[in-house]
Amino acid sequence: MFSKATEYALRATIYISQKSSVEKKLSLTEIAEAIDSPPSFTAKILQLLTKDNCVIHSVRGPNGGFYITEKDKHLPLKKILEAVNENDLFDKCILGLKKCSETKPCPLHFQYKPIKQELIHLFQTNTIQDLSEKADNESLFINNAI
Amino acid sequence: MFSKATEYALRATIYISQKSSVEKKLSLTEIAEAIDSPPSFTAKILQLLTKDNCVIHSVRGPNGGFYITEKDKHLPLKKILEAVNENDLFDKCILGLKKCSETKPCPLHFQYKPIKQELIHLFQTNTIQDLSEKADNESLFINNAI
DNA sequence: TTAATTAAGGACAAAAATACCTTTAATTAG
DNA sequence: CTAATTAAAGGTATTTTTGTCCTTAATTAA
Ligand code: FES
Ligand code: FES
Repeated sequence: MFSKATEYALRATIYISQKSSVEKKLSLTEIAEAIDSPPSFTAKILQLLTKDNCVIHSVRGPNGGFYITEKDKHLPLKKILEAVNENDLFDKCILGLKKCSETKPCPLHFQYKPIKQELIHLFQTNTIQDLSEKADNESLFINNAI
Repeated sequence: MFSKATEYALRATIYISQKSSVEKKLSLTEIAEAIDSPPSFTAKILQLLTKDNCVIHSVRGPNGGFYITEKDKHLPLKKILEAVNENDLFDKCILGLKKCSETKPCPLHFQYKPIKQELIHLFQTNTIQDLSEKADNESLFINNAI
């Protein structure tokens, strides 16, 4: 479904939302450990998420790290997909035609359309906070721990 | 969503189902042109689909080519995904955890689950024939023609 | 100011996916 | 049988994705 980059971006943002604040920033090392991802690659992805402060923030130096503001916790998950350039999933044809369109539909178009709509809905209505709260309250996981 | 290989496999099989019969086999060249795919790469994918005659059949030599039997047209699309080893989409965690499970669910698991079920349903209930008939009767496309 | 810490940024490496090409085997027509 | 045709099979090349490493910049504390 998603690329590794996107999966790490989603898991990392959820973790940052759970554990960080302006006063308590999280280091790359802590984040990568918490979400079971390769640290160096994760660094690149976090850079995308901090670009233009679009989703998360970062500070260098001692006690620096990554954090998210209360305001940004209300961003929809879709924002994360945009940040890592995987937003186009929702425009794509399931059979790989260059354009998914109503006027030149593929044989699966009309059956896939409602499913695609639900996927879009899922990523547009759920905020970062929704997921991190859920993960806090219920017994949910963002790593492969035993 | 799917890899290029899977997209080509689906489009190729639909085309073969539309145009071929035991008497009228289709050459690699014709198929690749019809579905807008790179011929050499398509050859590899068709090999996977002919392996053990799992979805389509092939004959070498003059007037040889690829075809599908009436019986095999009743196979579900899922069979094509299995042939190209992309069947695991339906077991995967949307956040990339190693196991998608009810006992160790990710924060999106319970919302993604019904969508995943609909996807599975789509590929299990639709047969190859269903799609090729639809493409015949309605105005549906399996290439990028203008 | 200096040393320590932490992310940013760029170059590089490995792996996987995609695509191509050449040779071989099967089949058919003449 | 021979030549032509077509897929099978294998190797190779290219591109994209994934992952690493090293240097630089920013920040902090002493
Ligand atoms: S044209 Fe294929 S999904 Fe819309
Ligand atoms: S555990 Fe993530 S989708 Fe099931």
